[in-house]
Amino acid sequence: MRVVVAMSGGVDSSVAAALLKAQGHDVVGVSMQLYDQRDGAEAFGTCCTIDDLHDARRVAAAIGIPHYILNLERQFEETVVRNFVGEYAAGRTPLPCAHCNSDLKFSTLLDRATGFDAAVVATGHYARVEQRPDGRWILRRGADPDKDQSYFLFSLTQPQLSQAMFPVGTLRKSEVRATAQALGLRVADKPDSQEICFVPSGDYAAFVERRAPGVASAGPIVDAEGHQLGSHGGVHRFTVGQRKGLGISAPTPLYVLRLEPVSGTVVVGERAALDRATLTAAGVNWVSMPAPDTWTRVTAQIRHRHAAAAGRVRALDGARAELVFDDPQSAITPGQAAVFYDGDVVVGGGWIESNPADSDARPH
RNA sequence: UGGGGCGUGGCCAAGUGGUAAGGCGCGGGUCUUUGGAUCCCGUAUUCGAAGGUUCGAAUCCUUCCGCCCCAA
Repeated sequence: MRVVVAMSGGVDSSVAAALLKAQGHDVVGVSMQLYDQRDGAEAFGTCCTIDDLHDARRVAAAIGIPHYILNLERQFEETVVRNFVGEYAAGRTPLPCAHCNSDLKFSTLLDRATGFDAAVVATGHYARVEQRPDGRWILRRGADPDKDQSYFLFSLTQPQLSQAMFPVGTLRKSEVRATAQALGLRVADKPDSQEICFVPSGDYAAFVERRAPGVASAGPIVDAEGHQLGSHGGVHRFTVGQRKGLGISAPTPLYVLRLEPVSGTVVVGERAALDRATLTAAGVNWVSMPAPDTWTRVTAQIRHRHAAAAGRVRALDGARAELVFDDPQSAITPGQAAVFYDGDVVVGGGWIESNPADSDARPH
């Protein structure tokens, strides 16, 4: 079978390619050029920089597969970057990696893969995709609980899952590195990628301001009662649960409780005030089952690396869902994903909406 | 020199006789293919200065220095 492997230049996708090759597949390595390399030249440790593309090319040569670089700058800009900027401007906190997976890798890249006569696209994600006897494709957590990335893949549809492969999903990170070492791949000891790949400077706020000049408008920082405690330079610089960067002295640490983009207000309060038991999600993708009309027991994650917490979920009209945790969770953040699990199986997931009680329209 | 208030680490600030809270910021660490996210550790031998009282003072007394407000 011909398989296109999305090679980032990191150890995971490199090993994924090597494993597929060893299994006898007809493997084609592809790397995506996602943004102007002049800005990323000094980046270190992120994916998709010019150095990473070179690493991918060398790995491909080492394991004996062809390698192509696809320029997907425009598509990346129109999907991932546009969403990223728009979400911050709207007072939400984006999750670009999830959009990159469903809107680019298993969308545009998958389309291109068919152009290579490939049936599937493989990536280096720590997740597992399997087909049940009834024909339904399911997504499971990666075998390595510390590296599981199923959270970032919740939005893959049945057609997308049917054409996805995650070769390292059954391995632990240590095994992946050992494999890379054994194969003599130069990326065996390469650091894990982290942070937003397209903002190599780390200054995401400046990035957003460049793309959406209107967002950098000052506003007040207030407590839950509306008393002004300070001021800020734009709601896009904050996220729910944030403690650092407020610049306000108080008897106890203050955390961002919510953002009110219309009035440009940042509401802060004590940590305990971040606890909430309920949320609604939009754009819900039901993976392992049809949308449930009745309450269904699940565990749910509200952010990457969040310990899935028990609760119940049910579908609402318009691809929305309502989730109620058994115990309140801290800092449920609009824009992040709520992913529902049954054990290690992804039941579904959606994008966390603003709590109606927290809207700007609410009288103070 | 009429009256009143205040000077605690870079900043905000608690502490009114018992041997320097807390927050911000900063530094370091943890975590991490989202988040200038969270979390952890560190950050004043010293309280504007000098004397004095006391077993013991940032806290009481004296003087001095520097700010601020009100009234002239």
